[in-house]
Amino acid sequence: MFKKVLVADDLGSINLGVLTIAKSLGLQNIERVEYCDDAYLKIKKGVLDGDPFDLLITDLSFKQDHRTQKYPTGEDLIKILRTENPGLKIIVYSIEDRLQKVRWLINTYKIDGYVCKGRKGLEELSKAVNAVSKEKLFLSEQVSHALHEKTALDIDDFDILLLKNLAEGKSQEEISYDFKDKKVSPSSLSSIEKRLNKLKIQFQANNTIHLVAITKDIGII
Amino acid sequence: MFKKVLVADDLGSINLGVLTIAKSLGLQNIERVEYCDDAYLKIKKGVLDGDPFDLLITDLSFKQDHRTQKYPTGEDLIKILRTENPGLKIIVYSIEDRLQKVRWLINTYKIDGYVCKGRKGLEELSKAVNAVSKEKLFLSEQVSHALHEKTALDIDDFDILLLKNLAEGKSQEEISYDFKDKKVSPSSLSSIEKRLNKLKIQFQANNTIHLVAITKDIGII
DNA sequence: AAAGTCCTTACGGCTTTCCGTAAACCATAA
DNA sequence: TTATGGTTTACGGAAAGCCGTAAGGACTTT
Repeated sequence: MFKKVLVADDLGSINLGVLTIAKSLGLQNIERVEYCDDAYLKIKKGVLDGDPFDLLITDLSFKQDHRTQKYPTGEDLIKILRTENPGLKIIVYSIEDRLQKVRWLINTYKIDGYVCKGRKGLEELSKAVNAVSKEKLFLSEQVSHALHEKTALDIDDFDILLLKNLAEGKSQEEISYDFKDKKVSPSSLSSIEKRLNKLKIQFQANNTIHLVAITKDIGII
Repeated sequence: MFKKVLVADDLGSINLGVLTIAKSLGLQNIERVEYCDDAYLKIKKGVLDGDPFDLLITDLSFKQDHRTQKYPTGEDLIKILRTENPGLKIIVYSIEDRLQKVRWLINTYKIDGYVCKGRKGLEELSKAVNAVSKEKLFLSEQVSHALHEKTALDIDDFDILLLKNLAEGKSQEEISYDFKDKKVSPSSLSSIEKRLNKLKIQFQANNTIHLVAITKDIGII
């Protein structure tokens, strides 16, 4: 079982529940933070002290407040930790239950577990900790088929950038100019049209409005 | 102070925190439910028994599961309660912090308090209960200016229907046919264009994609 | 009844997007 | 070097959307 666990969640009461369940699992050394930046610092400090954390349980969304953060979201935190601390186990504990998002996190960051907050959330979190301690991937019931679906989801950073620009109200021509300016490739109007077409097929969108609405819904932009 | 309080929230651990804070306020008679339908039934039963609840603290979003619900969201619950139990005080306790949404709830359903879940959520909830017991409206810090903003938000059901149709991928022409079919007025392509134009000005959107993205962001569709 | 206002509808010209075809470019392998 | 396959770019016609103008209808005011 894990020797040192960090819980990152900005909602006090949730945090409380997670700590309770963690203790009932026999985990002794548990710390909690309410900001991702604090989580990052604690984890770094653990490594420097020769007493590293071996499990992180984190939410995805953190409220913004007066404190400006280097890692405003759980995803930002996971991203940096995965490159700097590949050994650390990570369980995401979030309200988010969209398959695309879960699939994205697993494929991109190789997270070790994903538990949906909900009526059975704490139970499942308990199972997740057990599974992950045995090197097994754990997924909540409702997102368990995230990996089984055939949808490959081969969209890249360019696609996301493109979609975000559209959602901001730019025309395809403006985006083309912008991309040329910022040395983003491809940048021609034609390529942008082509890429949009691919995305529309992939997401079964009738038109560009629909496409942006869908991708906003599943949370990739 | 309140004699009988009902807390509706589907996340066990949140619920726990709310109960704790409620007890510390000296509230004795507190019940909790995880479904809006249960909340509705409990409130009805209280009235029938001659021992009605006088405060409801509820979340807005509830996870859907196998149980099919008549009132799937907190807003549905509030809507029905406001017509049937106008005396009941209602405090919304939600993660949602978009001003438009808060303003909508206050203007439409005359809720008595709105507290944002967050790092200071429980503290604010405590203040809210106190304020509401003195017949005062309470709003969390971060949404406190929801009512002061000049933005009048004069959008109606037609606008929302239109935006939803667009987000579903229909062309303006399709929507026009559809509206004629469903006897929605106005239904001409020209009127639809005009209304869209009005909305684009109102929300300062560059084009229709932008408009749909914005209105999705602020949660009105 | 006439005038005025607001809402709905119609229409035409213009821009943007859509979509298919084809050429240019580029890396790799024969 | 010459093929080859993939990606990027260019172009042109069709469709959809944008925007100003104006006509028609319903309703109120005088």
